[in-house]
Amino acid sequence: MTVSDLTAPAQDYLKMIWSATEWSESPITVGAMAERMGVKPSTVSDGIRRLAKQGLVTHAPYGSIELTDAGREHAVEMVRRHRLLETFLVQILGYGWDEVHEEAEVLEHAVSATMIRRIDELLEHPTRDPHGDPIPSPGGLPNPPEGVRLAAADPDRPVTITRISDADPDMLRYFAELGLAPDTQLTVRAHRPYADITTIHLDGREVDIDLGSSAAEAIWVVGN
Amino acid sequence: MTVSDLTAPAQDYLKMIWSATEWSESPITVGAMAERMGVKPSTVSDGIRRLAKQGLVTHAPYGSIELTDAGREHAVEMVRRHRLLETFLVQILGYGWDEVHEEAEVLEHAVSATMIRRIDELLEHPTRDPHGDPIPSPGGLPNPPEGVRLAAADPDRPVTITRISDADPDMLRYFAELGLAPDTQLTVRAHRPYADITTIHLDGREVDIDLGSSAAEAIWVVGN
DNA sequence: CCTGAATGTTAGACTGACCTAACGGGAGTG
DNA sequence: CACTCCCGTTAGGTCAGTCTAACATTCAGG
Repeated sequence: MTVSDLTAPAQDYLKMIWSATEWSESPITVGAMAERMGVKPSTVSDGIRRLAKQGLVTHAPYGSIELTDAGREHAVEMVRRHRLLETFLVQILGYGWDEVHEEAEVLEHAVSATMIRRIDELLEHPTRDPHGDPIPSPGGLPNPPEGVRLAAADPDRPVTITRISDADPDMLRYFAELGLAPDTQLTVRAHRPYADITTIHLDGREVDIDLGSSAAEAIWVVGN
Repeated sequence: MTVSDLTAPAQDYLKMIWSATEWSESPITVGAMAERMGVKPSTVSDGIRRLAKQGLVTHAPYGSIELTDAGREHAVEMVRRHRLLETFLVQILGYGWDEVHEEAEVLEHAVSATMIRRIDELLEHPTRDPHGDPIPSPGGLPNPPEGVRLAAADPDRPVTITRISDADPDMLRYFAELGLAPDTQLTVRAHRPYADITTIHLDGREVDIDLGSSAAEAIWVVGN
């Protein structure tokens, strides 16, 4: 069975379950999946049951949701497609890095394996997408993540942005406006714990920027 | 309502109904649609009924199928998408002109209006797809067809291929092998009426080629 | 003009995806 | 320790798309 035999929602479920464990350990909940896909929890519950029947996830009622090996394989294939497509849209079609997510979300269900191969060749086998996320090799595993969340970065040490979570398109547009993008260099001024605010300074800029915790959690940095 | 509000099969039905009248007058039959989409006639009958309910086609039981103005608009939009995508796949991703049809068939349902616009710009507003078919302008009508079918071309007069129907992928591959493509120059040697064979000579080739009627109907030529 | 083959339609069933509404389980609080 | 509230699940409904099987229509040949 190849990934193209699955329905688009099924592919989305697998990808989301896998993605939940890419940057943190906590497994995803039915509610969170419903929220992200814009459907009701009952719909997701239904879908998970179907996936379990196909042997792609294991799930006991009210229990945690885990991918089987087969499920993980399909999930990684979808992630590969998504990230290659994002890279393609930016490099070939001139999209902004903050506007490719939704387009890739649809295209990933439509492109053939042949087209993915040709895109990979045209782009000369890229390893990171426009947000800095690693692109899994065909049939393989993604490169391990690198860096720490901005919210956990040491103050006063120059760092470079390595990835920005593409989960929230509005946040991406906001970051793009501020000039925060992969490869941007900055220094954390300070963390204010109870206000949940991280103050950063962009190299060559006048003013400092205050980021809330959702923003500071979405940006990964690595020391220069 | 935009074309993206329709289901993929609905978009396909509209496109096929429209396409049937592009190169000949005879309207399409339910059976032919079923055949081309690889489904049973009852499925198409059902689908047509749904389209009629949405005001996109007019259809009395056992009667002919006609597009309404709204239906035609959607159909032309799908044809534009299809042909732009085919051109894109050949020019940017290096597909052969004989292998783009199926890929475009799927992609046309997935790409956004934005992506179509960007592709159109990247290709500098092409007017013909790789098979020589006219690409309708946005919201507009396709350029009128040009040329005659090979089966109806005068013998002994040098002509150039202007379009090749993309309806049958196997036939396209066969043409590609023979060296028959848009812009190929040739001369019709003779038509043999009762054998339904057209003999042609490709400029600069040793041997003549015999084509059956389905092939000679699928190729359009124009005098040099 | 009748009739039968070819073609199209309807009926009834299934699946996946969605919904709303009702119900069940589990975790923290009084 | 029980209760309550949140979350997830189940039940039951709708819709599009598909099928098979049965039925209807049309038209061309006899």
